[in-house]
Amino acid sequence: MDTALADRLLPWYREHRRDLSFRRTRDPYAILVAEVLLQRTRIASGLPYFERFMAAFPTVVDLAAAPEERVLKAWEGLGFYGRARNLHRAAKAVVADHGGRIPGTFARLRELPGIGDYTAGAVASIAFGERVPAVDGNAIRVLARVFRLRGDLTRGDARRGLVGIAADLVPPGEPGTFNQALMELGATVCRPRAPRCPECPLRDLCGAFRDGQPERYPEIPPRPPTPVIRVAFALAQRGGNVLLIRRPEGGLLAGLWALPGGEVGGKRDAGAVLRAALSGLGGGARVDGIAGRVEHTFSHRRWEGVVYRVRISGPLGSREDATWAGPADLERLPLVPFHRRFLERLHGPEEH
DNA sequence: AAGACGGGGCC
DNA sequence: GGCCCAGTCTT
Repeated sequence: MDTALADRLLPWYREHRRDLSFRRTRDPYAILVAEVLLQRTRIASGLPYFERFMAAFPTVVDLAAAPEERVLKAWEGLGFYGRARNLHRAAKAVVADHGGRIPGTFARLRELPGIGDYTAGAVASIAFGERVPAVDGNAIRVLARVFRLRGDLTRGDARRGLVGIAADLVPPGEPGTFNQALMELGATVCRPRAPRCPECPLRDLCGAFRDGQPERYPEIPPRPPTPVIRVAFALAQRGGNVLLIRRPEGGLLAGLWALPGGEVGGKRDAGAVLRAALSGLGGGARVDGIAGRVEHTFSHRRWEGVVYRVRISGPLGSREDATWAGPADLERLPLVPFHRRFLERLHGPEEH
């Protein structure tokens, strides 16, 4: 074990740690919720969701008993919705298999859905004091710079080597504090760009600082260009209601309610896409004009397309994944965020 | 080992 | 407009 980093990091952390709400609790459930919610998510973005989520589901028993619709609704707008569904499943497993107590070891936490190496390490160390590392993107960056580690540290042997180094650095006394300190340093001092090396408690240990090139680390593999996907959606209105379809369990935006439609491509033109999306809905649908356009950039793709006004005759038939949603329903249903914004603009002050 | 999976903030 | 973020799961 090497405590040189911990010896510098822990005093620095006691002085400079930010006062964040999820750090004020010792409740393992709250810590677990925070860690899942912050996966690949900036703290500033996730914090309001953490407050609302804990107010809506104060205990793991409350979460396990909640309908999935409420859980997804609490997650609406945050992204990576599989996290919400997995967290819900994890809560059910905790109630069913662990007597309603969050498992207290890395190995048991790791078995829960949606809990990987990072989250299991974070909860085990922070909530239960187990001496295990928690290597997130911040820790990767700090350790890459201190030890001048090359290669893509998010996967493969490079990843395993890094986790081994991190494990060796965790002090037995307060592993959770050390892990948080490492992440805090990465977030506030050892930043991706323009790191504040003069303020860093590790600078005399840091290989990248010694070289004068901290921003060279970690290496980020190049990514292919963002593809543009053509899409077509249907806006069908009846009275004050809008036709929504619940997206399938797997894949993109799983389980959220959306305008009917999808990707245009290959031999499927917009008309074919809309017919497929609206199949089985009443007596027929015909396009009645254009309601607006969609432009939405995901992390690695861009959706561009048209929202068509569509007239539907007859009832919805037997499709349980379709509903005419009124204003009250829109407050209750978890909705694809950019479709929600589209609908809000539609009824906004700039009505054309 | 490689892709899929969101969204917002920042340069 | 591209990069990055308190990662995990599937294939």
